[in-house]
Amino acid sequence: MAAMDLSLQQLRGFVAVAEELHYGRAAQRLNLTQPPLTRQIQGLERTLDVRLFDRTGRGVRLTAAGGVFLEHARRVLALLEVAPEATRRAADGTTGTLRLAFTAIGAYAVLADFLTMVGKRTPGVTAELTELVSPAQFEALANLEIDLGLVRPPIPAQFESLLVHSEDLVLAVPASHPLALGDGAVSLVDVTDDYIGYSPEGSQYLHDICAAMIGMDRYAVSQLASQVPTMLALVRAGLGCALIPRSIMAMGVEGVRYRELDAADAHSVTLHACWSPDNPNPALQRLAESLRLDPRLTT
Amino acid sequence: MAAMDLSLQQLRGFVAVAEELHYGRAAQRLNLTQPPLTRQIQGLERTLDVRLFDRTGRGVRLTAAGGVFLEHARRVLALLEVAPEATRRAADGTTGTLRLAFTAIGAYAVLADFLTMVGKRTPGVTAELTELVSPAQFEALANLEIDLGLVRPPIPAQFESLLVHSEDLVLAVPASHPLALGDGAVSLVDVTDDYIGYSPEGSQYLHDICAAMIGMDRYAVSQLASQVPTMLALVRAGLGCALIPRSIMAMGVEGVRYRELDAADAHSVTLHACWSPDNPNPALQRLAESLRLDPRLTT
DNA sequence: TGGACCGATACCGTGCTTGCATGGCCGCCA
DNA sequence: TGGCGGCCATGCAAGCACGGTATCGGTCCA
Repeated sequence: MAAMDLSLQQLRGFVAVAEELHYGRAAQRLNLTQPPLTRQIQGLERTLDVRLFDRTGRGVRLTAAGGVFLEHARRVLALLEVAPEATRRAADGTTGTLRLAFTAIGAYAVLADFLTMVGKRTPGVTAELTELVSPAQFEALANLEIDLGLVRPPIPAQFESLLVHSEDLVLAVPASHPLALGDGAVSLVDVTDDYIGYSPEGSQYLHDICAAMIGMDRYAVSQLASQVPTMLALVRAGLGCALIPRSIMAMGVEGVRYRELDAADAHSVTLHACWSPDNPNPALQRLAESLRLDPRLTT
Repeated sequence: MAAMDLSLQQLRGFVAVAEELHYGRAAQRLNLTQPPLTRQIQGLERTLDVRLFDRTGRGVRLTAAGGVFLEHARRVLALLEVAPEATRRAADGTTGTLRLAFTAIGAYAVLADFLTMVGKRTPGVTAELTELVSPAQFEALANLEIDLGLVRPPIPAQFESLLVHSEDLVLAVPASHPLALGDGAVSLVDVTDDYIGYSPEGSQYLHDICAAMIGMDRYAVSQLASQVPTMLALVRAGLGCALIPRSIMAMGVEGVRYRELDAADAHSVTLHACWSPDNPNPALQRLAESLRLDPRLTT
């Protein structure tokens, strides 16, 4: 009994006939002759086992079922209509999704501004955010699990990258600490207490820099943390001082004071946007292209 | 160059390959061999001018555009999937729309109950309501502009109908009227005032009945209205009495009292559901079939 | 480096769909 | 009321698109 299924030709034919209520005109509209149209509708009616038109000798009239099927057919054709354009836009990166990772510390400094910049350069692209430490980001970038990372150096040579932010470190001290009072720059040699250190796994870059600044002997003795809020909580509890990226100062924490470091001790830390040139995501390619042409991050 | 457009075969092929990420398995799933699938995808890519898969030698991988197109293809196929069933349901009246008309007066008495009854007999069918006087309903029924009417007699022979409601008339009098006080039955001969009459156009049936009950001489002299609320407002204003279907008593109006009529004067008025047997609306046919089998309106 | 796997291509056969011509039915009009 | 025109349905032959078989070419793995 012909369990044949619907074809788009049938749908288009049906919609044309339903709108014209006249096989001849509908056929003309479809650049067709009338007999094929008749057979298309017949096939449709046989497949659906439903009469779609009342043949009244004088033209045709939609049945109630025909009206329902008309709505469905129109929706199918409308969806089919927009699919190619949507696909092309996804292919050239006009629309799409950017899977973006950031370090816990990086988020505080630049994530919001970076997202704004991405939104301006590639409108229509949405971002999916994940927090990952830098080494995990490099692995995820290589596996195409993310498209873009906000990472600390060093950056493996296989990736393309752009300096996003550079800032120096400041000293966070407990409010009860002698150094909490002054407001000029302090030298690291004035700090006699322990330090709250960065975890060498979670924040290798900051760990290494701080270790170099202070010396491993004193740096290693205290708590290790990688989340900045955790570190500030430990500072506040009086367990020691900490070296913190300047941007974190925006985060006021009761019981914690910040001091500038002497120019001799200051050391800047950087954050980089980083991506794989091999990544096939068109949205990323479009953003990368834009960044190559104009690497400025403002505006 | 082939500005060829999409085919459902291509869509199904694409979805299968996108889900299996393997031409051979996808072909197997579609009861096909692999070469046609290759050509379908190639045709798709040519039509869209977009690469949908990355061929990596070892299997294939969806591109970002391919992922977008996959969603569209799935939606199209899903819509197409449900269309036949929805159409069949519309054809047998399981779903559909019933265009229902009612008289202004009929609405107060029985419309809600009637709709409840329709909802029980033909669940899935929705009602579209219009208010029309009975003659207009007959015309609309004949023109297939409505499917079902709630009308007053007489009903033209071409229609099928069912008694929906029968009730007698009661007398509405102004609160200031002498008759407003007692609570037994009154006789029409006790009414010495004018009557608020029904419009012979808007409410021909009630007009005729009342005219017969009272006599044209006294009935014709007063205000004519067809909307019951209007009539009650006129009664309340002391312009006269009115004969009102009993069900309207449920509508309490300040300043209006109701009195029973003597059995000798009581006259019942009826309301009928009415439809055209030729109406092709399957929802109506299903309801009519149900009413023929069991004309009781309760439950 | 040879074998296995996988997608692409070449070629051929078949079956669907189209167009042309015509039939059948209904409504209109003289 | 009979002829005519409009409209949908049908018969038939031709074209073409799609599927299957066989084979190629490239990649990965042992």
